[in-house]
Amino acid sequence: MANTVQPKRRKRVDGELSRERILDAASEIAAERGYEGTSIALVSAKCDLPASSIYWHFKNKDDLIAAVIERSFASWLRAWEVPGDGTARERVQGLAMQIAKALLDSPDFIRLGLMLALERRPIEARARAMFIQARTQTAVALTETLSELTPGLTETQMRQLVTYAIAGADGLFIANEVDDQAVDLIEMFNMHANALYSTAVRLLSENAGQ
Amino acid sequence: MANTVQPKRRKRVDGELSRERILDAASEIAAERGYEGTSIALVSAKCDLPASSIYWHFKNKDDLIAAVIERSFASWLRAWEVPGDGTARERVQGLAMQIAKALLDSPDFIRLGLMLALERRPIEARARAMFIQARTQTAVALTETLSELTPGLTETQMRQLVTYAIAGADGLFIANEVDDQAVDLIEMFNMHANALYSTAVRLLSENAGQ
Amino acid sequence: MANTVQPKRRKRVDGELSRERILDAASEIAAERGYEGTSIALVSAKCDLPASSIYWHFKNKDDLIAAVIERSFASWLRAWEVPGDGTARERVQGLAMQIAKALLDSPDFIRLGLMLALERRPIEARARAMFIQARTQTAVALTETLSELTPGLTETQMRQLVTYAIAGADGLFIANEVDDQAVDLIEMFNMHANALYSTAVRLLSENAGQ
Amino acid sequence: MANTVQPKRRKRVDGELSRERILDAASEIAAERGYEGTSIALVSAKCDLPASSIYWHFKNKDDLIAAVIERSFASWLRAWEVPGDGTARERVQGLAMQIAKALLDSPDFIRLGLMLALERRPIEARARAMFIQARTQTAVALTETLSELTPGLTETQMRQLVTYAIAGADGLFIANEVDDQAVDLIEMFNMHANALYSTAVRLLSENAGQ
DNA sequence: TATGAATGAGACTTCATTCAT
DNA sequence: AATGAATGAAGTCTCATTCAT
Repeated sequence: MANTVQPKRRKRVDGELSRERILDAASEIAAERGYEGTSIALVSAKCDLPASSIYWHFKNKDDLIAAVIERSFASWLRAWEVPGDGTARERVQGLAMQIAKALLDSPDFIRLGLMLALERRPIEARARAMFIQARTQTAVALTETLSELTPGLTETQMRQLVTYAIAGADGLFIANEVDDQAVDLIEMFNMHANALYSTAVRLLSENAGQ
Repeated sequence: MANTVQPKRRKRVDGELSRERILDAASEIAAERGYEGTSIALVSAKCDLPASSIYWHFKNKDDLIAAVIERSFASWLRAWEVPGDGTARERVQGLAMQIAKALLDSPDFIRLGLMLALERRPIEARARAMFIQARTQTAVALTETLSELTPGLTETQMRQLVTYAIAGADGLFIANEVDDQAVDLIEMFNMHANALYSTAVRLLSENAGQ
Repeated sequence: MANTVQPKRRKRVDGELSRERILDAASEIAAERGYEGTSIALVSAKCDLPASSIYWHFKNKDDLIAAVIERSFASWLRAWEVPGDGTARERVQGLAMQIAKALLDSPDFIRLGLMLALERRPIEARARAMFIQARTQTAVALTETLSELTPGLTETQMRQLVTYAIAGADGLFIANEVDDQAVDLIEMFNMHANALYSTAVRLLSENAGQ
Repeated sequence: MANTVQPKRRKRVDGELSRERILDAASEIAAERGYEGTSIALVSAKCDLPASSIYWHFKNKDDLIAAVIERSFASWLRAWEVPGDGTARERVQGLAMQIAKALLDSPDFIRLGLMLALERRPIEARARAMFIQARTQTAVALTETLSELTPGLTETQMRQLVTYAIAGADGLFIANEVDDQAVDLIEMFNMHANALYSTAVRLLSENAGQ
């Protein structure tokens, strides 16, 4: 009669599980409605735990949203990696493709993050700080990759190129959000990759000219 | 006809003035905190008029925010116009410069608009619709201008180019918002203009190649 | 058909009336249960106005309790006045009688005030400050009166005498609260008056002896 | 018998220690914020034990506060004892000194107790009852002592004198709480002792006069 | 052309307490 | 001898909005 079911330690394990359920619910709502639009009552209803239980797992709403950002940033970082072969232009295009797909796969991170970035309420939310930190990390990773693909740029030029690369991605993401029928995101990211490559080439030629 | 006192128009004028004060306050707050973060009480405190007076001038909160968008869009449209001379590349650069400066001068329109665009709350707000309409108008104007500057593109290519142009502008605006010290917006818009021009040239050469 | 009923401007007048109703309810509850025990819901139920209406009249709970203190202090001050004739001892006794009766008539001020005075929560409540200020005013008034009745005391002695006078009153009030059947407050205040007078005489004789 | 390890008593000892830590934390908080202001969460944070552990040691919040009163009353009683020699006036003064010092040494008992005594919430708390019982015990002890020091008073006079003695002590304690810089508690208790003695003498002479 | 007063709903958060482990 | 997790009730306060004047 070997009892294979082991309901022991359920509560202990359920703690982590509950936390995850709360984060799932909060992610979904926050991506839809932003910081202020995400009410604890809404999250509570969606994850089917009383509001007071949410406060067992998170200090307050800010803490909760920050945890949402943290978790979704991790999964976003996992989603893209540098392609290893082909010409420089092809590899830049390949990278852009990765990012485009990551954006389409898990848009919550960017959507919520951009909303937080745009908000400027007097008391800086921890959640906002967390997004900006995540974005800085992205910029560092991108700098490394582009440095390898298009060597010879000055530090300033590199920084500008990375800023422009990220800006284009953000902007295209928004364009897709505003009217997802009119925009072929993959196609547009391809155009962005080409533009980036052309820009790099132009900058290099300027360096040579001087 | 020397009667300088005009008590008849007095009330009307005061009314307009109050309306303007409300819009000023609402603009500032909405640009800082988004739709949900803009409470009537906050607006009331900032413009020093009772909340009930706001409801005399505007049907409800949605109507107020929509009016904010409407007014700031008008001033934004007024701020840029196509430069008339020079080479095509120079004129694209000139246009980019206009837009960059308009963004720096009255950033509220874009900031609030982007926030609204990113939000996806179930019931579409009139304010969001108004921003998207304003943006469509911008796209139309941009299409006209770019058609003139880089003729020969197919309609699809043109639409893509305009989408990319706007996306870049949005993205650079956000980059500037996130860290306004690290980004020289004018410089970056110049880079964007060059990238746009290069893209147009590439597309044209592809057309010729086919 | 001269209509003598004038329901006009009712709402405007009701504002003051509502404020008074709220203060009445809050006074009663706060005197019974102290600062923390006075919940807005309780006050709301007792004055039959929704909680949100209380916030129209008072900024927050602290503001409300402070207003309670303020109002009850005013009525308390009105309740006692210095008796004008008789020997010094008789006049001190007469004054004590006034205060004893004032305490019995409107005990809320003292009860709530003492509770606030005893509390030492980190963030000082405005209500507590208000009580302490009221009490200082009482001390000043008492100093004037006693100076006239028992002249010749040094400033330090006077201050001590006043402190002792108030302390005795506070203590007797508490004794009456703890067990109002065992204590005849009037009788006890008479004893207090005699003790005060004896103390003054003793101090004066010490002064003379030096 | 050289076994120095005693794991059997270990749990018991730890338990007592936890209980003590909880009581320490609760005492401090309750003396600062009163009954309602003392939340289990606050106590839990201060003693660094989970809230559920507090409920292992105490039935509920009321039980906890009652235990606080009980413990602090014991230490308070331990702190004063009747001086054995000198004139009656000197011995009364000596006793007053003891009490003044006990008040300064462990003020928590009185502060919390007075707060409870002043509160009149509908459902009598066990904690309040415990304080009143403690206070009755003090009155009995004081009656014994004063009977010995000033014999010849009627029972009623004695009860009044004891009531007045305690009232003065309470009042002076409060004066010291409200503004501890302006009040020299030792000096004031000396004044109180003299006043008590004078009162006793006056009462005795009245008895003789009748 | 306003506005003082009010209000029900809902915001975030803490409360005292329980229970399975 | 504890404790992680949960929970319904209640806490203070703000919300958008209405209405009589």
